[in-house]
Amino acid sequence: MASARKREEWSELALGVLGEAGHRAGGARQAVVQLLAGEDCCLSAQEIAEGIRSGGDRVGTASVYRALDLLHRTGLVQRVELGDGGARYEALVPGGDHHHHVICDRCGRITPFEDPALERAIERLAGRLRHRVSGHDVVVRGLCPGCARTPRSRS
Amino acid sequence: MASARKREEWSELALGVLGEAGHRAGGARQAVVQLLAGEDCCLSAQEIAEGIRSGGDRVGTASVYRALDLLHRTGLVQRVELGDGGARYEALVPGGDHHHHVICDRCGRITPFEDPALERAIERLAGRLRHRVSGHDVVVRGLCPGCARTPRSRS
DNA sequence: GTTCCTGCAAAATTTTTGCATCAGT
DNA sequence: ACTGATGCAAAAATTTTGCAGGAAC
Repeated sequence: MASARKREEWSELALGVLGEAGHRAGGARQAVVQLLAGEDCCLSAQEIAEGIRSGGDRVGTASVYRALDLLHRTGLVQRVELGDGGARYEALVPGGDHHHHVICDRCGRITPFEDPALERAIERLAGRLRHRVSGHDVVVRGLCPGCARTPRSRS
Repeated sequence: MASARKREEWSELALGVLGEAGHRAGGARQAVVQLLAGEDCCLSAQEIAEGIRSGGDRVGTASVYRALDLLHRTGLVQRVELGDGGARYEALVPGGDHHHHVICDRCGRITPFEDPALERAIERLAGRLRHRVSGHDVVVRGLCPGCARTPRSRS
């Protein structure tokens, strides 16, 4: 798992990077950064907004999207789409784990995983492509252990 | 590239599979299957609907989504999300090429690629995961050759 | 004090649902 | 004929845009 320490550092890093880029640390941005720093897997924009509001702060949905967009463009946040029609976001911790996701076909639960061999394969692939590769995403689908144990047909 | 012959066969296969599963071959379904059979890379629901309409047939957007959903649940169509907030669909030809996509960071153009080594890595990974893996998607991002040649900053 | 950020509301997208009608078997 | 599929319209869900007021520097 990603260490709590590294995630805390990421919080400061993120605010620092934004500051140097000339962006102010307003309430919404700080709240989004702080909330993402406390999670170790991806959240939807909805969940992020609700998470902030449940902490007592009020935040506009638009501000959450704007903050996420900025963080994403700055390379501080990873945007992930897992096939449910919505995007998810997670902190991109430098030197932290680079992981991908398995999503359960039945219950939709998301589980992160790391795989160095897979990363190497993608790296080699990147050298072969004519694109100047900047990133990648892998999504694996399948029944999670719990759902596989009870293979009742989908209702 | 996927041969035109195989894609034509896929068209018949798809209708056959649906028929055996007790689904009728109505106008919308046939049109969606026929259109997908003629493409060798993914299309958005929007593009599919417009493609059918430009052929003279009238089709409801909802019917296109319903047809795509059915084809996807039946395993005849692959659903792909490339990070632009919308889903794309493409024929899943048995014995045909199994490919993934590179999407250009600047112009958004989608290019398919195949990589056996990557597939092997994912296969091995699947054996290591506790999930009963049913599928996977890989999306690579980066500047396409054309955009890399003219690296003006994003406006 | 200036400029950027924020919250709210409205708009734009994309996808789903309801329903009366029509078509496939 | 019976049943399921279709088109249209309305609704739902997600993301973006406009704008006046407020906060950061």
